[in-house]
Amino acid sequence: MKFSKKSRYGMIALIDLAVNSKSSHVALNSIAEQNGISPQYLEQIFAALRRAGIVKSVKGPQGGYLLNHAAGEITVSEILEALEGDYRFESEQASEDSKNVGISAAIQKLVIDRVNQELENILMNLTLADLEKEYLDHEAYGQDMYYI
Amino acid sequence: MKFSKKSRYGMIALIDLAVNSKSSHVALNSIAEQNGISPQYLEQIFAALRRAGIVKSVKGPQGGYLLNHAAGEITVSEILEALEGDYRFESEQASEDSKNVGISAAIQKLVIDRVNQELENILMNLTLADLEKEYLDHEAYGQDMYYI
DNA sequence: TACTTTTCCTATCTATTTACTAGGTTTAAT
DNA sequence: ATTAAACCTAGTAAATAGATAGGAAAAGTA
Repeated sequence: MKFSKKSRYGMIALIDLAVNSKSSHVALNSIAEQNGISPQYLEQIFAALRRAGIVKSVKGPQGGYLLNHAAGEITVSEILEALEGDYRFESEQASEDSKNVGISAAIQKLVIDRVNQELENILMNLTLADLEKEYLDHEAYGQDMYYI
Repeated sequence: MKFSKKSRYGMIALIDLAVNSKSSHVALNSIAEQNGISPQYLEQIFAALRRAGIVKSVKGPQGGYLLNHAAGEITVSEILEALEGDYRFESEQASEDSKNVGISAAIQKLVIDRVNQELENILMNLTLADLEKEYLDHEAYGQDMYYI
């Protein structure tokens, strides 16, 4: 099981944006370069994020991307939904057989619905601001402080 | 996001086994037929379940499969691990760049680790017996009782 | 022993999805 | 006019999932 690279790159790029687009826009190429992502692939990712209203863009020289809302308003759930379509586990139709229908319903209720509910619970309550803070705290510790 | 068909078929087949292998073994073909699964594909699934010690088999005429432990001892976590390899979300190595390392670590800690912990929590505490009971309760209601 | 029914094993095929590449068009700052 | 950026669409290569094929081995029954 895994998050697609698309989702992972998207999260990385957005944390980067959260940190760096406070004052001005950030060019896609610089995000791609700093994080080791193919610029053309990242373009597609930003297209999806823009369509979902998560980032906005400014064209032309000195243009670039910035967050469309405050980082605290952007949930990881939204981000994954924009990039994965839907991150929840799919319900699947049982075949016509009646035994199968009952078994599938049991799996749906006890496994899939429960997992999806917890996934939502985690991901809807986690924002870019939380990720940004975690990143900045860690950076400060690792780079600016000495171990006493 | 989805559970693979392999996992889904595996869970279906094992619930079926839990219900029907109380007294004697059940032939793979009958499970396949009753649940609309390709017998040859289901064979591969049972091979993995057998290697994981979840089912045991009896060869020859009147042979078949049965659960290797009581249904209450078999967790959904075990089943998915046998079929998916590992159902947890993968950690992924960041590239060498130091910014990326920090961002990746934040994602790992706040998203992936949290999700994995909840997944485990749900799936390790859910047994085949729970699924069997949910199925049987539902069947009894739907088929044997009248709505008053 | 012969026959049959089952599991067991391994190789192959096909469709889908993922990750990425290519090659342009449009917008707007200088 | 030039240039630096976003924007758009199509294509492609590799991996994975899902399934198929064809038998070999085991064990019960006649």
